[in-house]
Amino acid sequence: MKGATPQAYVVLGLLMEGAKHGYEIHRSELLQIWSIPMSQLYNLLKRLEGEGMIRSSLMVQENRPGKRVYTVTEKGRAAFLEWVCRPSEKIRNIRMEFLAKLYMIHKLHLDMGEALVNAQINVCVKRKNRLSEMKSENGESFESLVKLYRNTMIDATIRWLENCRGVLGG
Amino acid sequence: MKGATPQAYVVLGLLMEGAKHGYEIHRSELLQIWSIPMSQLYNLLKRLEGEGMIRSSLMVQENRPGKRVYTVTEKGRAAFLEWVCRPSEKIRNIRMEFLAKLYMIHKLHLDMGEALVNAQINVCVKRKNRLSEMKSENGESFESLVKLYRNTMIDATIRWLENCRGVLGG
DNA sequence: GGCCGCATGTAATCTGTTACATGATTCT
DNA sequence: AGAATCATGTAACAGATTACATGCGGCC
Repeated sequence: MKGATPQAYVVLGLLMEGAKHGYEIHRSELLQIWSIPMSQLYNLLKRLEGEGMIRSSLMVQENRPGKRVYTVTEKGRAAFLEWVCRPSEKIRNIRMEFLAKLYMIHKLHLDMGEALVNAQINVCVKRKNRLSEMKSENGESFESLVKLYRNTMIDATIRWLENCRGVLGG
Repeated sequence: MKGATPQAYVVLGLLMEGAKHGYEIHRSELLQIWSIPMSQLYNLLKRLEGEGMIRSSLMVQENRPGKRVYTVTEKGRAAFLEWVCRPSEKIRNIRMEFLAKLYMIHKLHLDMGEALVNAQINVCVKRKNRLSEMKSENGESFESLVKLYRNTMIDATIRWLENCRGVLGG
């Protein structure tokens, strides 16, 4: 569960709203957007159960096949909370990972939204400073394009994060 | 070879400069930046040979272990050229994929650089237009942050691409 | 009768990553 | 003598993706 994808944590977060079965989890907005096939979700659930993050129990229903209902364990809850308040170290992960964190914070009415945004801004500013410290080697046009790309993206990300702060904190 | 990672195509491109052995390929600037372990590269080379993209022959050396020298096949050359002139459909791939294409075009002194940049700008502008056509559902603050994120990133990307055009074409 | 929604899974494959294993030469 | 560079590979594992397989109930 060290470098796991956001999906795993989102599943844990969804289960923090209450017990759910696989099909129900799959209908969640985020997982729909990421268009994860059912079978992949069932694989993920099996893995999470193997890691002790969630527990399942079979609910027998009349006239229907049994549902396997999942609940999050203490370990899973801790892993989720640790994940959700930590900013992404890799800027390229912001798209999936950071947005997923914001989404979960929003959905579960948690109160670390502003702190997370600020922490993420810090990460980006540090990255930006490290970038500008690198000497430019101006002769190579390709090198300078790469550097310009990174700078452009980091600036845009920071601007967007500041906007987030406005929306969440205002 | 349909959805292959840029690494595979970069290897093909490097071999278009001339025959190389694994260790030599690994020292290439781009693969160093991506910090691909040797063993992974050897796995990749085996896969590419299995797909008929490259061919290898063993060169016996005195006093040293033999080198396995790779050459690109016609099929590999075609796959590379088809890849290198096509813009990335997914904006998030621009970082790795598009930059790799620019790098290879630069390194091999190919002449489709400007056309590629223009094609990529077209893709981005289309994406931007599709985004602004989506109705905003303004009530949800989270939804609007996601939309703002996409818009910010696309705008930044387009600005950077226009800069590329200036550098390459001017 | 056929399709859709509900509901669950197994199996295979691909790919990326890490760890392991080997061995010569050259530089300090 | 020990470290770095040259040089090659196999094996194992984790995770993502796809394909395959099943079955009921209700609607049109």
